[in-house]
Order: sequence, then C-alpha cells, then structure tokens
Amino acid sequence: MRLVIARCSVDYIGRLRAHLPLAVRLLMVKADGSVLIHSDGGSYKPLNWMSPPATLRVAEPGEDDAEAGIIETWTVQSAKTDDKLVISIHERFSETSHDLGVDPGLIKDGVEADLQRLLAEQITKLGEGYTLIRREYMTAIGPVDILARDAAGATVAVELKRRGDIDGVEQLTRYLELLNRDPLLAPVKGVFAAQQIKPQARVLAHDRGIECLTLDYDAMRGVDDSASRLF
Amino acid sequence: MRLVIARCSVDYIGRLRAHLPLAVRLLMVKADGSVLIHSDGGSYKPLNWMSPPATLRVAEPGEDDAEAGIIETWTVQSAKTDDKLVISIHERFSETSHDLGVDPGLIKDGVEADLQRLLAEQITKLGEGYTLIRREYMTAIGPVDILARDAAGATVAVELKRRGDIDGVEQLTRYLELLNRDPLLAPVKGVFAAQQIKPQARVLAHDRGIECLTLDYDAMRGVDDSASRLF
DNA sequence: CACTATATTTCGTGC
DNA sequence: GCACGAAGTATAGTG
Repeated sequence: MRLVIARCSVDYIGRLRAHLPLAVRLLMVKADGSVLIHSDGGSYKPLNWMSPPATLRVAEPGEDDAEAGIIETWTVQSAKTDDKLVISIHERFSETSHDLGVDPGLIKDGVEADLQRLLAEQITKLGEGYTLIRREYMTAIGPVDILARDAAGATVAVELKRRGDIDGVEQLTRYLELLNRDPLLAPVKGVFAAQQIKPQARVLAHDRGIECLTLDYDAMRGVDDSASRLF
Repeated sequence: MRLVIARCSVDYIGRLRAHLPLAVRLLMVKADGSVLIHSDGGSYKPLNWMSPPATLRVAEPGEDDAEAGIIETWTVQSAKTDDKLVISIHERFSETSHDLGVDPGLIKDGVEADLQRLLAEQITKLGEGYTLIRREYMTAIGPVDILARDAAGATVAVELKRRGDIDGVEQLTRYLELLNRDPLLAPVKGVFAAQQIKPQARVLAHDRGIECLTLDYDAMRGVDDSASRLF
C-alpha cells in the first residue's frame, strides 16, 4: 500500500463525470491497483476512487501542464470498464509505502440471518399459539423467510427485514399472491416484520391487509443464550 | 489526518457486532474523530470504521492485555449513538500526521437529476406537441419525476432512471394507480425513460401498458449549452 | 458467471 | 430534523 499526501485536482470520466478542485488530499494506492482519494472529513466513502482491477500510469507533465503547476499526472484506468481517473499532482508533501499482506477478513453477527433465526426460535412473537412450519420456504419466485401457522391453523407468511420499506412489502405481496394459489396452503396471511418500519411501507402493508410487526433485536438476542458463543 | 500502520485486532459493537483478527492494517484518523481501517485490497469500503462525530481515547494496556502482546488500546466512541470500536494495537510500523484543511468537495454531472433537467427542457423527446406540467410532482407516496401533457391533452407520468430495471416499473405502476384515482388527472399514461432499459423491465412495462423510452444522455447534453459551464 | 437481496450502507433533497 | 430515493451504489450468497 502506497500513501501519498499531495495537493491535487482529480477528474473522473466513466459512468458519470466528476471533478475535484485543487486541494491537499490523501491518495491511497492499493496492491490491486485500486486508488482512493480521501479528504480529512466525510465518512468512509472516498471523495473519488477507482475500483480494482486497475492500472496506474504516471506521466511527466506536458509543457502546458507544467506551466499550470502540475508536477506529475496519474492516470488510473479500470481494467474491466472504460472508467478513468486522472489525478493532476501540483505538490507532494509525503510519500510512504508498506507491505500489509492479505487480510483475514471480517466476522459479523446481527444481520438479517440472525434476526430470522431468533424469530424462528421465538415464533410466538407473532402471536399466541403460533407454530413454525419452516424457514426459507422455497417457492418458484424465491424463498419465503418464515412460514408459520396461527392458533386457528391458518398459514402465515413472514417477510423479515432489518429496515422495512416499500420494496419488502412488494416482495411479500408477490409471495402471498403465489402461495394463495396453492389450495393446500390458502388462505395465507402476511406479516411484515422488521426492526424499523417506514411509514410509507406501513401504509402500503395495511392497504394490502398485511400485518406489521416491529422487532426488538436486543430483547430477542437477550432471550437467546447462543449470543455469547461468537467471541 | 493521522495515518498509522499497525498490527492490530478490532472489535465493533453497535448496530451489529463484528470482529477483525490480528493483521497489519492502515488506521486512518480524520479530523472529525472518525476512524477508518483499511487493508491492502477490497474496494473503497474499509474493513471497519466509525462514522463522525466520534472521539478517540487511547489507553495503556492492562496487565492481561500486555501479556497478550497489546501495546495500546484505542476506543472510538460515536458521539450520537452507542456504537463503539475497540482497536487493540500489537505493533506499530509507521505513524504520520498531516493537515489537509477543508475540502472544496466534488462536482458531479450525469446523475438522474441532470437527466431530469434535460428531459424537462427537451420534453418533446416524449413526442410531438408534449408540454411540461412540472418536475417532481408530489404525491402521497412520493414524487413523480416528470408530469406532462400530450398533444391530445392527456396527462403523462414519466419515471426516469439512469438504469431502468423492474423496480422502476413497479414504482411508476404505483404512481399511475394513485394518479388515476384523481378525476382531474385521469386517465394518466405512463412513460418509463432511462439511458438503458433491461429486457425484463421492458416486458413488464409493455405488459402494463407503459411506454419505454431510451435516452441518449450525451446527445441531450450536446443540445444543452449549460453543459460546458461545469468544467 | 449471472441474478438477487443486503448494507454499521452513505449522500443529497424536500418537507 | 426526519423521511425518502439515488448511488460510478458495493458486496455476499445462490443457482
């Protein structure tokens, strides 16, 4: 990994066009040829970048460029698309290089899969007397997150999201339409369960007779004793 | 901005839990207290991070930690949420610090907003005699990108995308359903306009009586004389 | 290899 | 400030 602190301007031409005026920034060149341009603010997203695989070509400035104060021009070309990043360096303040090796990668816990496991284990969160039929119930158009049976014996399809918005309601609607064609299952009720449900999604769900359920992950996690196994 | 190359392990506890095993990485500490942890690969997204505003607290290791080889512990605490990042440093290879100042920021051209402006200006791309009613026509379920009137005086709702896929057709369908309930507007025709329209989206649109229109951004940009002002 | 669904999404914009 | 939609979305899982 190569780290350069430099006063530079940047132009990107590819899926769109973008320009960064002259300023001091960090240029990070990774081993796979990708380049990240970071300022001293914002979030984790760089101001501009080139995704790997890419190749970096360094050129001396032409006469006009030198006149404009450019001491070096970097051209970062994507290997797969015709996206291009042109970095015009006006002043270099620092340059370091380090061998980091391959990273072992991130271990996560608490994503949708964990929510699904917890709700399957605590299926009565849906209501008194509910029983689990199965998780990831396969249909022709994809898997239904959870299929259950209510106290009266009716089938219930659950769509699970960390954040519930309209797309999730549309998805559940498609499943319900399909499941209700199966005489062995019909009539199938729908439940839209998420940690947070957006107002518009709630309105749409209600309009389609779908029940909304807000889940408290921490509370459900507290009930589950396997939470401490990971670390 | 502070740049540290170190052998470290990282634990994140917040909206989810995540763990990074011991390895050599770049730690980037920004002026707003945010921290980014980068490996020498992947894309522009860091392995782990803390969003601003945040505060970094550095602590000497306790007896057990020192025994485990830790020379320093960083605790990055989010100021707004209770997200926390704990970085255990085992070996430091490099440390530099630079004053970058405030960045002037990125100038973009070619995103959906530009397409929308161009199509509104060149509304007859939709057809002979079309007139613009307004852009971003607000409804209860969100804004319709462009509302126009055709030569016969009928209302036309346009959904605009850079890349047209099924989601966009679903979105337009919802708008049309709503708009057609309004007797002042009904009947409302739908037009799905994008730089590229996927075959599946085209089929779905046709099935619902929605017209598809492929836009040539460069050509539309060429007509507009304000395109040259940006750079 | 293509499609699909998720994301500690982040980022801008309108209300 | 909140909610919603776009992103050069990126990324991981599955058929």
